[in-house]
This record gives sequence, structure tokens and C-alpha cells, in this order.
Amino acid sequence: MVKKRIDASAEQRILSAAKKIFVAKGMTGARMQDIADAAEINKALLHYYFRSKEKLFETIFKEAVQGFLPRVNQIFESDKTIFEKIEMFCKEYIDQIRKTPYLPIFILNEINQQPEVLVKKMWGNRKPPVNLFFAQVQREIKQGIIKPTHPAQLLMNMLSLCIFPFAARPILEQVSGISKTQFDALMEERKTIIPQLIISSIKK
Amino acid sequence: MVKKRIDASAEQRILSAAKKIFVAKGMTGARMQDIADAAEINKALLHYYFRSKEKLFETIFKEAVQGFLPRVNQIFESDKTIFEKIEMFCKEYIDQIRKTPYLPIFILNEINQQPEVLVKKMWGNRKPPVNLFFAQVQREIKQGIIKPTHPAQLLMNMLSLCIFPFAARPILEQVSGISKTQFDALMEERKTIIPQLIISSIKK
DNA sequence: GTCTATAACTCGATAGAC
DNA sequence: GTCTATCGAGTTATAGAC
Repeated sequence: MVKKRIDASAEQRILSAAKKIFVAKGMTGARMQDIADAAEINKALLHYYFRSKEKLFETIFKEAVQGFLPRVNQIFESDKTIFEKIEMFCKEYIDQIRKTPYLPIFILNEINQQPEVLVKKMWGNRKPPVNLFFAQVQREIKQGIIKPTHPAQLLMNMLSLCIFPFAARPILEQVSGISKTQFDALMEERKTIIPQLIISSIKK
Repeated sequence: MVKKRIDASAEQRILSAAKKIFVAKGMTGARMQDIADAAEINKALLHYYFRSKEKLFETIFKEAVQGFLPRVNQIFESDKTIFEKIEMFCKEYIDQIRKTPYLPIFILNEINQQPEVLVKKMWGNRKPPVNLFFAQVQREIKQGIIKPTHPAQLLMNMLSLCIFPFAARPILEQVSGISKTQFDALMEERKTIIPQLIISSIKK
């Protein structure tokens, strides 16, 4: 039961390599050999640590999704106005996606492949505190702070505007002829543009 | 060289089945056997009509993308104000995606898998008339009709708000606990909400 | 724990009869 | 054109030595 802990342990190297390969090629496109090569270990070790490709994938998928949420949850659970939360959310989210720009399309695609299975595995029993957000929106509507708006529309707008450009990046760059650096600059600008856009649409 | 043209020809049935399977499972996830079954023909016939899986995929992919664009192109090329074009685009686009809601995530994912190859195959030499749109935006900015805005930001906003909800549909439904019918109603509402949102952000 | 070798199986592709 | 049968490459997974 004793494992090497010199350098990164084999298990850790596998996890990191598997994440890289699965995110790049998807569940069906990734091969165990690719992962073994990236981890610089033997293929058989993958099965020693994680019984099967599917188990390994599940581990990676959970990890990927959960690494994506906690900071965002903090914002929703905090004690701020909707306006403040929207602004914090967009800035935080864009910065976070920038670090792992291929994660959104990976998650979206895999969930579309097997929605019931994966959605359950992602959150188990506790979902992100969207209900808190929805409740706050409805409260502030009643208080006359913001215009009547379906909270789901608000959420869709925030997520769409922050995430989609990364998922469509190759198309956008090609179609509109913008460079990598221009794209980065545009995304930086979006950290202020998006909150403005959304807030001005609901502010009374 | 004579082919059966009774009912749908084998070739047509293959194309339709292949589209269904490829869109649902992606290039790597789809199997030729699945496609043959869906088309109710033998696996060998797939190779008779389309030499290989890759060729068949390319055919489907091109068809899928090109079926997605012409109506949209018409709008951009038309002789309207930016405000009118934005409104027409969003309404038209949402209606179109509704008919094939799995197409966006399929296209986004496949392009992320092999960006250079597929982007070229999609448009060959002629890209969608995004440059026309960009030019018009810049013209109307100079004329003082709309606020200074990077045209690419405007395009990203339109595409994001229209497309993303479909790509993230399973997550959105699960996380925010909305039903299929509620989702449909929300998307119908978005046909007017999105243009309002975007136009009010650029109107002087 | 880590490796080599190989079993067991899937899948794209082809040969060849009709 | 359409089918059955089968090949051969590639992949997941396991057995067994060290």
C-alpha cells in the first residue's frame, strides 16, 4: 500500500496527464496509451490505479467540474447586491476560464453525450446555489430595485456572454480575422463590458 | 451507375442517418455500424458510397455547417440598419437552432478537435460576410448612430446569447430546475429580449 | 508498484458472391 | 447496388514476472 512520493507520485502524474488528454480529445477520442505516454508511465499502471478508462474519466470529469465551481459558489452565497454579484461573477469567471480555456467545450460536449449520467455524477445531491441567486433576484424585483426579469434569463445571459467566446474561439478568430492577442484583449475588455451590459438591462 | 430512386435512395438514407449519428455522438464516438443500422442498410454500403468514415464525416460536417449559414448571410448582406439586422439575426437564428438544437455543440466540439482542418473545409475560400457587418458597425459609429464599440464584441454578444443556451441546455435545466416546456418558453422570449439587450447597449 | 507480453474485443475496411 | 463473411489494425484490459 506504500506508494512512491518522490517527485509527483504516479497517481498524481496519471491524473494530471489524463486531464490533459481527456480535455483535449474527449472521452471517446482519448486513448489510454496517450495518457500513459503523457504521464511517462506504463499503460498497465493506469488500470492498476483506476480500474478502467471509464472510471478514470469519471474521476477527471468530477475534478474538472468541481474545480470550476467553488469560487463561483462563494460569490452567489455572499452578502452582496445583485449588481455586485453580477460584476464579481463575470470578472472571476472569465479569469478562471482563461486558465483552462478548453474546459468549457469539454464539459458541454461530454454532458451532451450522456446528460443524465454525468449531471448526477457532477453534483450528487448538492447543486450549485442557483436557487439562492434566483431568490435574491425575485426579492430585488419586489423591492423595485431591478426590472421584472426571469432569473433564468439573467443567468443564461451571464453564462452565455462569459463562456461562449472561449468555446467558439477558433471559429471567431478565423471568421472575423482577429489574432490571438486581439482575442485576449477582447476578453479582458469583456470583464467590464458584460456586467455593464447586463446591469443596465435590469437596473431601474 | 444506375441507383435505386424508389423511396429515399440508399445514398440519401445514409446521409440522413450519418448526420443523426455523427451529431449525437461526434466523429470519434460514432460507429459505422450505428450509421448502417440507422440507415437500415449494410455496413459495406457505407464504404461503397463514401470511401471511408472520414470522408463520410466531412460530407456531413460541410452539409451541417452550410445549412446553418445561408439565411444568416442574407441578413448581413441585406440593406438594413444595424438595429434591424441585429433583430432579424437573433429571431432567425434562434428559430433555426431550435430545429436542430444539437448542431451547435457538435460543430463547436468538432472544430475544437481539429481547428485548422475543419475551418478550412467549412468555408473554403469564401467566409461568411462578417466583414460587411464589421464595416457597417464602424460606419454607423462614425455617423454617431451607435456608441463606439468593437464590432467583434457585438458579434460575440449576439452569437453567445443566441447559441449558448442550447449548448448548455442539459446543465441549465438540471441546475436551475426548469422543465423542457419552460426552456422552450424562455427561448421564445429571448427572441425579443436579446435584441433589446444588445440594441440598448449600443444606441446613443 | 511497475513492467512486458498478450489475451479479448471493437471497429473500419475489403473481398467476393449474387 | 447490395449483401455476407472476414481480415487486420488498434484498443482496453489482464496475467504474471520482477
